Amino acid sequence: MGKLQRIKIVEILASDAFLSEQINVRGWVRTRRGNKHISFIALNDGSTIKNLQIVVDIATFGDDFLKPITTGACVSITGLLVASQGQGQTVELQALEIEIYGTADAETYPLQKKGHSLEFLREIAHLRPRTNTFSAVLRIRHAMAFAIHQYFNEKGFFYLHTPIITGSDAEGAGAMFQVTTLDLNDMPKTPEGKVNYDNDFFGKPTNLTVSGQLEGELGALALGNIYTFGPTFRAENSNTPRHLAEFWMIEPEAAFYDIHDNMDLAEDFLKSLIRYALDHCADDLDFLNSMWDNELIDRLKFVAENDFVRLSYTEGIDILVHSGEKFEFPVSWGVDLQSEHERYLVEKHFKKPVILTDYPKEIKAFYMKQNEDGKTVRAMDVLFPRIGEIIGGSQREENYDRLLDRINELNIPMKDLWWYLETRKFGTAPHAGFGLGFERLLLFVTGMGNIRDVIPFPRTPKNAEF
RNA sequence: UCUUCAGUAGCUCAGUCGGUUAGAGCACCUGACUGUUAAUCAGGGGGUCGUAGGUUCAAGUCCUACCUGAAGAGCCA
Repeated sequence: MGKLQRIKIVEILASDAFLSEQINVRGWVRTRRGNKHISFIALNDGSTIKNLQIVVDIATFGDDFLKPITTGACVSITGLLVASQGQGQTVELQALEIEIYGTADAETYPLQKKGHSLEFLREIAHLRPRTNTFSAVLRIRHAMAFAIHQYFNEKGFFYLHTPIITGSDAEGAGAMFQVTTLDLNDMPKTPEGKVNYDNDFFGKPTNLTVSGQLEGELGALALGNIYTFGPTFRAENSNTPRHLAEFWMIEPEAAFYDIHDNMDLAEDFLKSLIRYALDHCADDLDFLNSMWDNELIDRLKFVAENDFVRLSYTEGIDILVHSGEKFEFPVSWGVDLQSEHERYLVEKHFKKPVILTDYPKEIKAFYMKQNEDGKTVRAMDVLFPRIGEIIGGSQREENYDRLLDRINELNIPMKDLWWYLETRKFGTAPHAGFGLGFERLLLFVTGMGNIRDVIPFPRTPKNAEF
């Protein structure tokens, strides 16, 4: 005994292969209860939301030995797997040998058997993965990351690693975190009194990336189809349940795709991921559905099974103008859509995901392909219920002259973008792509209400404790 | 960053019109119970009322500033 290989609880519950066998399990105690003769331990090892019930005969082990086995303690237990005599579980482990790896003093261990508020759990982010909710979210997060790689791999998209430290801020996607090795208390200055970056690590100002898209386009114009999946940083002072300063983004980019191919890809991609979650994370989704959001699974199935609505910005404005709805921000052609407008279209008018296309060029980025009308660009935003914009993308402007004109119109510093422009100078091609915020996807798939609860270590203004 | 709400025991909260010793449930500790399911039952300990000022005979309660958290907005993914 004691030399048995550890079996994960998810495997034990998956079949009856271990019934009547002597096995070893290791994990963390959720609760221990019972009377002076018998003790029941609910053990969780993180492999599944489900616990394994351990039955302990107190006479065999002694009260003093069992006393430190409290909520949060880590134990290794060897025993005999038998059909359960009690209700609530099919099998249970009759303990023959118990080793305590680590105790968790009941007076100071912050996690209790009872539920905690998500706000409190954020303050103990180092321990919250041990709760049912966060272990479920983190398993789903893993499954979605895996499904994303699998989806693109099967479609022939290559995983391209774009840089995390960049020398350009040309995309203008938001405020950036500067990266420097200069001494902030003694910055070298030029004769004009500005910071002299000549002796900084890269010899020029650098920042953490806000998007891998521009580099992704370089990859697509060589490999055909690529995607990125990596960390992204925004130094915006955003305090909302939908924003993080550090988040993960997926950005596919495909040569020879127009905006319609791009929409097809985005819709199929999202539906595939949701279907993957329904097929592979059923236990965790059931838990989240019952604990936090009892419409979650219905909503996921609905999105996976129904077509997204596709309409132009102009048509969307028309619907909003004639809606009879009183909006805080008035609607007219040319204005950027506010949250309330997007929510009206998605949640009230269509009641399903919406893809809006062909926005006015003034409210979209410089690289988007201009339409023949001279007013709009081939942009596409995928709007989801509850979370708003989950995907933003476009067909890119592949014409060198038109792209350069737009860059000059917007006064974007050219010197940072010479390499990007050369893709249009040499062997340019029509292409398109989009960006998906990974945590926004997880908000939708898990039903969690706050983006800080779908990433293990959230980075938000004034918060980088863990 | 703006607006609103909140901060009282380890957690979740109550605390009336400003008035005697600040309460409850859960958690924790002690005890009871021969199969429990967030076990149950009985008892016990536990408080700088976010911080700093101010008003008042008297402040958890009213005022000011600040800190922290949340929701909505902006920005966006």
